[in-house]
Amino acid sequence: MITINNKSIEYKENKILFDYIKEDAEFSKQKFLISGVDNILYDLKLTPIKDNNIIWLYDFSSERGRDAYWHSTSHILAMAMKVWFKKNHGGDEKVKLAIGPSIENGFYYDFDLGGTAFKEENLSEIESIMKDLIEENIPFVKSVLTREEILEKYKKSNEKFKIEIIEQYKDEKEFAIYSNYSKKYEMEFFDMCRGPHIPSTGYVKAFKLLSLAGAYWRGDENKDMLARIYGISFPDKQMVKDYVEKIEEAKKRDHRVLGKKLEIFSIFEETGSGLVYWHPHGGMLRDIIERFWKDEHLKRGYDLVVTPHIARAELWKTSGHYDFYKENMYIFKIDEEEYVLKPMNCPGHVMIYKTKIHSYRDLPVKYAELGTVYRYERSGALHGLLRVRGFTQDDGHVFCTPSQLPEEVEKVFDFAVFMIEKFGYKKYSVELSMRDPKNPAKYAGTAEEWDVAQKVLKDILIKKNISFVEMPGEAVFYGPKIDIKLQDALGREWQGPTVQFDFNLPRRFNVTYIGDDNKEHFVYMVHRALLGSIERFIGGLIENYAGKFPLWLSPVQVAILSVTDETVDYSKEICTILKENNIRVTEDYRNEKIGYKIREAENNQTPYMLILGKKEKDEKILSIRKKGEGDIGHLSAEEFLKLFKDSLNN
RNA sequence: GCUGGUGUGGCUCAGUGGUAGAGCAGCGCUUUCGUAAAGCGCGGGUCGGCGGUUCAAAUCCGCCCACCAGCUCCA
Repeated sequence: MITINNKSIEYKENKILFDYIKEDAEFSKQKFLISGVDNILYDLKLTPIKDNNIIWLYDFSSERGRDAYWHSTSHILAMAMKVWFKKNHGGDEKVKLAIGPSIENGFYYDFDLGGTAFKEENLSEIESIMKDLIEENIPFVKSVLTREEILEKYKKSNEKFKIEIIEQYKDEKEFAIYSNYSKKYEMEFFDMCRGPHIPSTGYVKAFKLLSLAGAYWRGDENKDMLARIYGISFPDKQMVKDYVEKIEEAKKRDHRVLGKKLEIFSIFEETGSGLVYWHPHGGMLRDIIERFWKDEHLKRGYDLVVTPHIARAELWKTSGHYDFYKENMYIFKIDEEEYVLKPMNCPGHVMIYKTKIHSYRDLPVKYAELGTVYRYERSGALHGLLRVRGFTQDDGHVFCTPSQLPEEVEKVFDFAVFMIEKFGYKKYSVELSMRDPKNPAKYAGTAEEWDVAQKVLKDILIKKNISFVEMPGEAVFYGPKIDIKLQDALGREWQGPTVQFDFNLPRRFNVTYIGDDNKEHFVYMVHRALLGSIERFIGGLIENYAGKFPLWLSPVQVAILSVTDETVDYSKEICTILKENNIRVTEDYRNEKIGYKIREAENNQTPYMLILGKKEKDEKILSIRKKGEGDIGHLSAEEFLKLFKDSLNN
């Protein structure tokens, strides 16, 4: 007996997997792509079948099936590129293949185009070649070559990236390739690849090339810049349409679009890129968030501090930033003396801590500051509110004893999760950023110190049962950190909350406390930001809520709309009552039809509209309209206040 | 910073060598209106900036700036 997808089937010698699939009424209906035996994945036709085997078949609905599907489509793309170069540049030698993996959504392939002009508009020509290759239903044929054979093959075509990959696998003696032959284009294509692949190109029913972009070879900016083509494929045409539509919908939630429409912020070319101007609605949003933030910090034993925006370079030399962070700092001179526009708040907090002697009994000391910092970011990295050059960190530093450290880190982590959940973020991922052991010069502190610090952070994540990814080489120069990444509308991740350990500053600044042994000890220091930065956090909020903020965050909560001139006086009376109750109100008394005013308020995402006409004025009532729901009837002013307060708390 | 793309009135966009266009918004007049766009009229742009080619440039070329996608880098 063998088992296929949990179904027991009688084993017969010399019978191949396709036969088993064909003979099973259920399996034959499904479009299987690859198989797995003992957790190794195979091409369907190369699946080893032995008695007592447990075999799994994967179709597009499984992650493994999708990976193979997309990866195979990337081979078709690469083959099409070769065909295109043969047609347009008299040979395919100019295009060099790098790598072409599947990714979370689709696939890409990186090419070196040998200086040939290739533009986005050429993608449609590539697509039509791909269609031909798919129509031909060309099989993916696997063969195994020796090291010498494959090197010879690749040297002949001077595929330098493939040769580099082979040379990287020094101990590997055999390499697999997958070949496809097109009669129509008289093209033999092969690509070194572990596989597995789908049986033939015809399995790809629908695909789309999405974009052309640059990417460094091996992600290293000192290496060649390659052309990367992104694409997606599906077993159904409708799925491609749905996918493209989904992306279009997500783009409508872009905070740069909504930020303009909802009058939240501007960034001006003439005043400098990456520098944000907050309009009244954005200013209100910030104020709501910042007040909440301060209240929650005071509840948890933090003291609020404020530090200057500039400081003498001396401070940054002591902190180490002048050496380790210089390329990100704005440095300038006043009276021949160097000053730095602060890129971080920590040295300032250390200065405050150091103004007196601290007993172990006083620890932990926790300082918090909404500290605005400036960092030079490379122009290509800037992105609306999510990546700017001037931003306000919701910063805080915990000074504690070594024994308090685990508890304090845990408290900070819980606090961060409290905040992001309060603001409605559902999706986030956690990373443990560690040092790169190969590059010790990049970091302050010794390897031993790093190991200890990394362990403290890791233990807490394990204790809290948080799933996280270890990221070697991702740490900042002064210590390891736990990062929480938040997603934007298109699923791109941005670092938000962060908890960072620091053994660097206490030593550099000699930051100490007096222990119960009456001796001086270095304090342990934790940097943390719960939102990350106000700018990035609000950018994410706009996208997550698609501009439809919950009542408590809405810059404008109620729009008062008068039906005619006759009801303006009554409208003003109501407005006064609402404002006395700390409700954020706009008034619209223009000479416009009520439908027009409603439409505008709806488009501005105003949660409540009060329509005040003759009837309301005469009967001293309000006609209430809720955003997205429409007319919800009449209430007295008192009743509306109660309704409003109730919905604030939900 | 790198690769590719884009830049036209407040906003969204059309216009590829021959005297700058539309819709929305704004302003004026009419309309005083009941739950997602009333009608008519008017004003507004040295076409991102600088330089060049040309009898003539939004349009072609060069440099710069900004933005978009991706890479790199990070809150």
